[in-house]
Amino acid sequence: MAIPRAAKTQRRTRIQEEKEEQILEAALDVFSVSGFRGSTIDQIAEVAGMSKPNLLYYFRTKEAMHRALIDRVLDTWLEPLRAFDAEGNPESEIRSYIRRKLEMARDFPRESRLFANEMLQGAPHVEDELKGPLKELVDEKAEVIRAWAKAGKIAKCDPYHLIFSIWSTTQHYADFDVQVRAVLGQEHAGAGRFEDAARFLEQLFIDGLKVKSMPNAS
Amino acid sequence: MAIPRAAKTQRRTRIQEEKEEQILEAALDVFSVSGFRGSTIDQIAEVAGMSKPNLLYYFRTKEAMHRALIDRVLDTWLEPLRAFDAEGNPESEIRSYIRRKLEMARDFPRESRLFANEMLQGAPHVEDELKGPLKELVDEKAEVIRAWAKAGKIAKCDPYHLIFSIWSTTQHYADFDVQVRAVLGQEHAGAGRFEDAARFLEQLFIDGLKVKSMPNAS
DNA sequence: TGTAATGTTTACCAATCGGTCAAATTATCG
DNA sequence: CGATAATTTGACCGATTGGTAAACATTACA
Repeated sequence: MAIPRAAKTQRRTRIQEEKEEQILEAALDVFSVSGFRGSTIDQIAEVAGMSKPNLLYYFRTKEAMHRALIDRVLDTWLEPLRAFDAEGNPESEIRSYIRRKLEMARDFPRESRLFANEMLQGAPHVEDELKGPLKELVDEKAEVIRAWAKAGKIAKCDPYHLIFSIWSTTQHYADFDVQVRAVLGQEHAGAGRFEDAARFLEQLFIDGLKVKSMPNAS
Repeated sequence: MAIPRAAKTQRRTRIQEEKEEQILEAALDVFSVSGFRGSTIDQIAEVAGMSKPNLLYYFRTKEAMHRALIDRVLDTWLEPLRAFDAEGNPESEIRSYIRRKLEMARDFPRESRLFANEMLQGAPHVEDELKGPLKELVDEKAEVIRAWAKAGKIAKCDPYHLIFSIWSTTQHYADFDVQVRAVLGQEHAGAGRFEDAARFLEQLFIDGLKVKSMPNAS
């Protein structure tokens, strides 16, 4: 009489924690490449090194697997934005936010692709999180940026689109990694491409957001 | 005795052109959302309003459908970059490139998502195009940008990462449309978001690439 | 150690998958 | 018209899909 998860004792076994971890790790591998619809439980089972019914013992459905994965990864993914500090210096805050996001693109590309896949498919599984917690967090940070602009610390700009542009430019190096590698070619596609990207993006955003004392008409 | 496409007469029938068009249109709908693996011929058939065997009469396999779609869309997709003119004024060239790419994100989001899906999955069907024609085109335009920087017309910067950042920021509004809408909320997610994005991105890239007569150490 | 709860697997199911086939229907053109 | 080629479809195929049932194996713990 096996009760899938959180059995009678309410406490999670050591085995449960290990195996669920193992499964989610494999699920991340698969979902991040093929998206929800394109992934199969068999694929995940093979990567995880366990049988399909065994996966379904820990997660009742493919959706439950995906759901658990999203939940677990979402927090980590938003951490850099949470670290965005209103008290800090705007330039260094933006600089370190870019750097942190780039590091995540480098160190956690699967997580990035997982969300990218979800977005492309219209976010059928995370729409609530987007409109709720995410929007609130972004609203809060956008207000910080707006205050900086008002105080003349950075150029006046739409804070939301600033955030979008930092997201997109940094995540690009995870989501479009193949394209980046292909275009850069073997010579420049080495590990150094993240350094180069960091240098370029910091320059672009820092200089692009400098207050212009002498506005020149186009 | 039906020979699928380009029958005995070698000439394509009116019906052939119409139906192939109709199929690829439906295929774009489906592939752009679910990716290659996640899409089914039945889905495409339903959207196209024809029977599955009829689709397979015009395209022998699901891959052939996807292949034809990619081929047809790739040219259109790279047109803005081709229009990038070495003779023109750097500022206005970059400005109009951004604008054109944003218009494409607005008017052809499915095409954008089709490629995004392909990239996320490791570009199993277009790797050759990336390393061949795409790389050559980017190399050429990167040389233009490098020359501009050398001539002091724009700030010194890595031309490849500049192109990447324009790609990512503009395509973001197609690929991550759900997220953008969710974060902006109902009030600001209207049609105007493309105008706002254009304003922000032009400011960011133009100001961010202005030559700095007085370099200030960090 | 015994035994009940937990964990794992083999065999299987109905539904869906990509794709085929042959028959039926429609368009083309002398 | 008649006939030939082009188009369309219903029925079907083997493989794969998400998921289940139940037997089997292992662990935890009194």
